Amino acid sequence: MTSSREPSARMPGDMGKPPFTEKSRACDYCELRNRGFCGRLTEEQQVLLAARSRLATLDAHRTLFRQGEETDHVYVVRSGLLRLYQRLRDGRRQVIGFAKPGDLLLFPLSAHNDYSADALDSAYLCQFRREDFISFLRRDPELWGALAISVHEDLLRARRQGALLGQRGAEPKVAQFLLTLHESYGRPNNETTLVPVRVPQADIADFLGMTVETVNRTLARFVRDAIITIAKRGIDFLDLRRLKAIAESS
Amino acid sequence: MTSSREPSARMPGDMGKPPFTEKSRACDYCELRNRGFCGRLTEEQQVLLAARSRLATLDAHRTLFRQGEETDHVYVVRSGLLRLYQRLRDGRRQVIGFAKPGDLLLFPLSAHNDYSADALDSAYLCQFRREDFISFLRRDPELWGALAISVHEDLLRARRQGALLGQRGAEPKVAQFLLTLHESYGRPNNETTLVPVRVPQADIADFLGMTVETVNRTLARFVRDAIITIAKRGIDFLDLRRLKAIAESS
DNA sequence: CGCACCACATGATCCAGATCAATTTCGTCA
DNA sequence: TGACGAAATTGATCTGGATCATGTGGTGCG
Repeated sequence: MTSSREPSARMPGDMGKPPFTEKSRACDYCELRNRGFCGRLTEEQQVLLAARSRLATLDAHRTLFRQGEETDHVYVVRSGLLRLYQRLRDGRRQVIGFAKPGDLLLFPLSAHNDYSADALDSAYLCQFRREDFISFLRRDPELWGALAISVHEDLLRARRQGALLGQRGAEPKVAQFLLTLHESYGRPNNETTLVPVRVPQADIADFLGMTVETVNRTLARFVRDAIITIAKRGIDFLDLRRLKAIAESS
Repeated sequence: MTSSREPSARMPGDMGKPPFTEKSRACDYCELRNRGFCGRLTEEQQVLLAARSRLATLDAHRTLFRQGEETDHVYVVRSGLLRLYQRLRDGRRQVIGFAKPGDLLLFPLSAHNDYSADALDSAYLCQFRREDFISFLRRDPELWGALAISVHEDLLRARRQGALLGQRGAEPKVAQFLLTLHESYGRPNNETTLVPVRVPQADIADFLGMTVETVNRTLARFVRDAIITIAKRGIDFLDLRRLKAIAESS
């Protein structure tokens, strides 16, 4: 399934192309050892988990799982960017966030997915059978902490997002979104200003609770003001200072 | 501390006035045994927890804890309604929610409170020292599950709230808020339509990301349309059907 | 008692963003 | 390469909620 057509090109957190195997102790090569969910585990725990993980590949635009389906697996994102969204009863689509490397997808104690996920660019993920994951938890109480903290972080993010949506202005919202996006791709040493993904404006709109038109116009304004550049393959951040200033402004 | 001036009158989930003691195995009398956080615990776990809990009383309008302070205790609400809020960098106040009986306040694995809480009406709470709580967790892995699920539920709520804030219309937002409030006080058998708390309109506004004026006008409209009545001591729900209909509407 | 303060209420005006309507890329596939 | 559908872009208008302003009722306190 999900044959890998797009080879390497767009792997953002390029990790040196290790020899991937189906069941790899891939943690050795994984840059995520120290970030996100996995970053909170001990060496042994990582090895333990890795033993039962499967490496999943997901081409751009493919769906990983759908809201409402039974949760038979949970995932940790290794590379790529995923779009997470819900369908609301009134038909609206609410993008609840974008998953970046290190993020844990789905809640292992829920029987059903409460959101859908698909890839914006092609992605690699570690896949765990839900029951396996739960038995890991039972075996090693320390893991519970990692899970709770992970969920709690999602909670904090969701609250931040809520505060953002409450705001009036379009510019602060879009600016904030861009900054978050930038952070997702920011690496410690690397002052890279280019984010190599193309997020559809419709997604941004559904994420920020505004219309495509407004998103578009706002982005256009940012471009005109030389704050960013939008190229075919990504966004170039020219003036982070100003972007931050805009994001702060009520 | 927090001498109890207002005696009983406004205890919503009136639980038959058991003989409260400082260190009570109050669970026996607590209607929450089967709801919220405590509801997910076994009998033994409840006893264990109760042994180290302290009953805290909080008068209306008093502050339980403040954002940024060190988290030395966590709480479970027994009765009353609390307002939870954050101060944002831009000065705005964001009400992140209202805690009702059964809700767990604060995250025991965080060293600092990430929000403030104070009582809308007078409240009773079970108080735990954070370190005690953590040692409970370590002792009994099952508790971890209860914690994770609790946090996850908060996450779901936060997401729902986010979706709500994204909406345009004022009426759906206010309607949704009223329904949530109603649920908080809904008891299984009881078709009570009166919610005996007075939530300041300013809080509703800061919760829904709108201005007091709009909240006021919207409420006024609901009253005019005989959907609710607002009395001195609470809100009377006259037409839940219509309220739900309004809440659904995009 | 009267004053100050605060939550609530209501009217008048303004404006940012939604909505409606075209047109122009762009990506994909035959 | 050409054609078709989706996404992006741009313009014109409309409108609901924000803003500004002012008034009222209640309540605590000197």
